[in-house]
Amino acid sequence: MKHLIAGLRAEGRRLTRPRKAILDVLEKSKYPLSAADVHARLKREQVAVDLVTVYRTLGVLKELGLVAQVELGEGQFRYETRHGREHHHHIRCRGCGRIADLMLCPLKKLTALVERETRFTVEEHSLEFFGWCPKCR
Amino acid sequence: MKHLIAGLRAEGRRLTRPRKAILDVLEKSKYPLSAADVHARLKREQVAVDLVTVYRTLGVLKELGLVAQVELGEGQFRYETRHGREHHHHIRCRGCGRIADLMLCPLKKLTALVERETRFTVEEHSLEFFGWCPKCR
DNA sequence: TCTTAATTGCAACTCGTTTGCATGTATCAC
DNA sequence: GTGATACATGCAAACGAGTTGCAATTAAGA
Repeated sequence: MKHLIAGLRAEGRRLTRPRKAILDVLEKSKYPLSAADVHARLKREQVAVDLVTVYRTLGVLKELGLVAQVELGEGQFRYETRHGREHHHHIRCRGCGRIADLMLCPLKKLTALVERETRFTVEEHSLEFFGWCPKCR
Repeated sequence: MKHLIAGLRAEGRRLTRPRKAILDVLEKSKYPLSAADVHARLKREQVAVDLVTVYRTLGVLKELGLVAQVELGEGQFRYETRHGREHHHHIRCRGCGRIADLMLCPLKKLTALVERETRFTVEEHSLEFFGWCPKCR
């Protein structure tokens, strides 16, 4: 939780019960969660936090670089902690929606190439896979 | 336009003025467009098509495999023609939102690895880059 | 040309996300 | 510890992207 406190303090922000609880939920999850997912899990744990607060908190955690925002073709955002996790990607089943982590990233070398080709400065990339899990195949 | 007709006919679908116009707009664009973008361009060209029809048509074209759906961290979908274009990826500027095509894909070999690792069958992937274009840097 | 089922437009709706505002509360200075 | 104050929160209301129901329209085959 030290990373949270440090990040918040550096920006003149406060460490609050909702923020701790939300980051905690994210750290416990094996896959990225939507705001609604986070909200539901908080409720299940008897932590009363408004959905709006979840959205706002995810926003600041993202700004602080503590969580990453992921898009998986669902028309919504998901979030996962960055802390203590390797940079990685995901695969999502088109049948059941199951999401699995991929602990690999083939893109380090590619980034330099992209920068040369486009003259953009690359700050981030997203790489997601879509297919069918063994059960849905 | 032959690919459109063929695709539609095969499914008992009809070739209509809105469908032609929408695919035409997409084929002329150098980067993927949102439904609202498509709608705005149709209006500019004096083609009266309801936004709902744009959404429905994009859905059909996507199902037929004639257009690809792209997510670029905006909380909306964009669409681009597949016809006559190589498989490719994008980079989007965090400053101005400018989108450029990347005519490369390093993932062919990776797909096999992902399939082995996850036991999913990979059907598609998305790879997008985010950064700063020369003007915004 | 006629028939019929696919397609469209319009209105209303859903869902994810954001905003305004009054209330609550961490945090800092004392 | 107490108080002041700026940051956070909850609630209600709004917003924007995308969807749905339904009656009117129209493409396409007979």
